[in-house]
Amino acid sequence: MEYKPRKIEKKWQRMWEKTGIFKARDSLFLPAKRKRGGLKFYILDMFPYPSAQGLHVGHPRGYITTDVFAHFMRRKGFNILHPMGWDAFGLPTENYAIKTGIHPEIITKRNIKRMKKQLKLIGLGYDWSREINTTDPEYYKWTQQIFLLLYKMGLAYEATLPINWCPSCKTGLANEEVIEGRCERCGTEVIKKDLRQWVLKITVFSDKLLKDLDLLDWPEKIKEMQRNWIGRSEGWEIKFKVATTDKRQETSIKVFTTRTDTLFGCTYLVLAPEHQIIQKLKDQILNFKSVERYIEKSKKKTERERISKVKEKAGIEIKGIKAVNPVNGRAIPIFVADYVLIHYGTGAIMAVPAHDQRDFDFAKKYNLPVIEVIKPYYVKEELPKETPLVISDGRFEKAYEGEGILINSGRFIGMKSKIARERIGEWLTKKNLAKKAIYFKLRDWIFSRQRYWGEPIPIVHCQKCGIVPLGKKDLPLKLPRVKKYQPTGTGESPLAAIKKWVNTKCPKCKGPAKRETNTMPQWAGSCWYFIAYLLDKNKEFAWNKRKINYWLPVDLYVGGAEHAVLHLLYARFWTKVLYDAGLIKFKEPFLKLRTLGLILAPDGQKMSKSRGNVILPDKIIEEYGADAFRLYEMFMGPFDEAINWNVQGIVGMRRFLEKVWKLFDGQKSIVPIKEDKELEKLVHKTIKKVTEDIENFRFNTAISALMILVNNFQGKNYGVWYLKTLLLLLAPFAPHIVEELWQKYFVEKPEFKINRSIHNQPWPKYDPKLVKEEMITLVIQVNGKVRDKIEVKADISEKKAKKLATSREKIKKRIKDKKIKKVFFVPGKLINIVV
RNA sequence: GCCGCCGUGGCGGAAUGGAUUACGCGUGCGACUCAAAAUCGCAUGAGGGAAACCUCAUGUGGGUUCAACUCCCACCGGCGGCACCA
Repeated sequence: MEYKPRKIEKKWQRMWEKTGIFKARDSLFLPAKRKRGGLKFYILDMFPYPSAQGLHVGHPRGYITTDVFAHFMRRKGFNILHPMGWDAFGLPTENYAIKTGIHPEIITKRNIKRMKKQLKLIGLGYDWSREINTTDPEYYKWTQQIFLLLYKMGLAYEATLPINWCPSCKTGLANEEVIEGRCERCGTEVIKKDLRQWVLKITVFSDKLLKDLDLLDWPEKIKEMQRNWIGRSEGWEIKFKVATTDKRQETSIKVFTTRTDTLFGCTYLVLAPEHQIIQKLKDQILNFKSVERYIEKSKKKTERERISKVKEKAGIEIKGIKAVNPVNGRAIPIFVADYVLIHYGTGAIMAVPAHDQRDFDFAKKYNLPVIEVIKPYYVKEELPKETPLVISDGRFEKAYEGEGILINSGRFIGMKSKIARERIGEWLTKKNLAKKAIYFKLRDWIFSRQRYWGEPIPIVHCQKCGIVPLGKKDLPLKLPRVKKYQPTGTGESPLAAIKKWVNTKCPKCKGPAKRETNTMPQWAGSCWYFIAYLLDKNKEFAWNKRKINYWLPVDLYVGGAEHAVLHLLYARFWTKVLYDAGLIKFKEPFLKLRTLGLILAPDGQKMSKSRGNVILPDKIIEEYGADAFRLYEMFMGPFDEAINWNVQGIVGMRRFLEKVWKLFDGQKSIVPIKEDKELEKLVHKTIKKVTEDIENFRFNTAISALMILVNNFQGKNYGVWYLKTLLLLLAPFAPHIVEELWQKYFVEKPEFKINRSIHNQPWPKYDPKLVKEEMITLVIQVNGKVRDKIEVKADISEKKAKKLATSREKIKKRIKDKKIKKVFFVPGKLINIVV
């Protein structure tokens, strides 16, 4: 019989769905049953956005990975939860709605249908009974409920802030969504805009988000990216008194620095344009007009402009006031410059041009003194007791930012910079001029978007009561129907135009009120969706608690690395909130994370519609079958590395499956003929290899081991057990063909039952004794070069090996009259004779 | 600029201190066939040699070691992330 993949694949996909073989067993969370049922394993994919283009061959790489792993763990006796859903709010759908006038809900439904069909084609064993969709009111009522929880916990607040605004998408963006000053979605230059916003206090969790990374089995790279994003830095806050013409008005400027050791080299201060002291002291500032003009100018710059002029540091001196350097009492000038950021540290810095490149560039431009206070260690010259003051006269070309020995620093001269850092800090602390401080780069999360297709924020603004949250019974607050989805561009969402919806009653005083018209960002629904798979939609959250705490946290999470600081950080944040609220028992959502490499088009570029290089899985599967497709995606290379799709590659997989098919074909039943010791050993070794490779995500080498096994079956007498084992090992990768062969040759009755499926057979075990080789090829080296090989017993002793080696003709020739200096023997591997 | 990762045949890759090139693709030759496809078998890093065999090859240069794709240093090239964060 011919191997016709599409025929058997359709058949088994239907059968598995009918019998529900891949459904997770919730009943096991009941303690009595848990004992019998084995341990749980929650394996999760980053759920896709249902786009109109559907899936290309790159998308399923992760889904196949989790599917292989889920199969493997199920066979090892774990109770598996492997669900799938749709992260469906977002701009592409909304933009399509604007173009066509079709409601986003309809577009979403259509896209989901299409993509679900594609996923099913691949034969992925999802528990579809738990499918979720973030745009379903029954789903987002929970998202809204969690928002209300955040509000009640004081973690959501309203603020009018200069935010990142994308003029093309006509919406505000989170800090994380701005890439090199451009919008993450459309690449338009982001500008600053003052807008009333909902903001989430993610910064409250800075420390926890940083520390708990240590608990996670995540790729070091992703952890490092989050660490950098959170950006903890330890230093000191130092008070600089301000000398003004008005002696009565005493004030000071606080700066944050990690380099207290360079304080003696501080020759001026720089304030961010937004620093409030400028307004406070405006009467004292002689050139306030020009200062104000500078501030206005820098406000109008786009992020992009600020970044593109990184090297050009410009500012303006504030005349009429001076700061006092606390270590030496020297009066120093104060500047305003937009290279100092208001939202980091104190919004003011002390400038040490000799030891900070940015300060150096600035000082050079404005001809400010450069005082050297750190000498690199390698300068071994004796330091005189009183170092003369060194003021730059253009001899410096670059700031020295490294560690060293202090000079020009009063009583700290000669001290190592690392130690001086602490000593100077402590000294000023005693004088009440400094204190230890920790700052984070992480900023609060701007949570509102001025668009239609997102979760409505369940808040009303009452003239009398102010901000009033909706009650649970008012949820879900559904999106109203609108005629036009166009963003207004005025900073209000299209919802603002729906008077009927906007005008409402205050839940508190029943007086007239207006609804919040901003919606939540794309990331809201995905912040908690791993919990959503466990919710019984008609029940309270608390009712689902046991289920949640049985299954969560997620044991293995697989997806793209592009979410390193967006989704993965936000989801961790919400988890910590829910934990603090006592609703869940885990502090981290994803214990183990593995990130995928992209599958690129054959031309090495990202697949995209605009490049016209998209390859669809549908066609590939139609031609070669889902099993060959799955095998190829796993075999292409290490799963975390980017790889080009190669049309030729899949041919080999199909050939391999044909070979497997032919091992069985034409036989009425599989009859053992003769046991083959060598083959039996190889089977055991293959079990070991495939098991270990799957455990370590080395799917490509697992498949190559199976190919080697099949190649060794060719033309040999094989026993029943060998063939059974082959199918059992191949099952996670090519689930359809193995089910077909299993049912046909190893199951008596034709009627299909779950427990007869190959996917419910225990994972094979190997005999450690048979994995060991009795005979090995001993490599004989002379001076580290291979000169001969001999077949010997694996446990051969050094003495014997040496005797044997030196008796070989080839070796004799090599060592002839030379003296043997030393012999290195690696048991079971090689012997190296050094002459 | 800073941080991280990666450079191995014609191609995807394997081997992370012990035989470089497993497995797959491609290519060549052979078998089967009237012929072709499919399939099966053999070969396939480069150079030299009639052959046994020899020499050289894991981005480049150096080092450690009996032994380096693997560890260390410098450089070159590519990819990803961050980017005025004091």
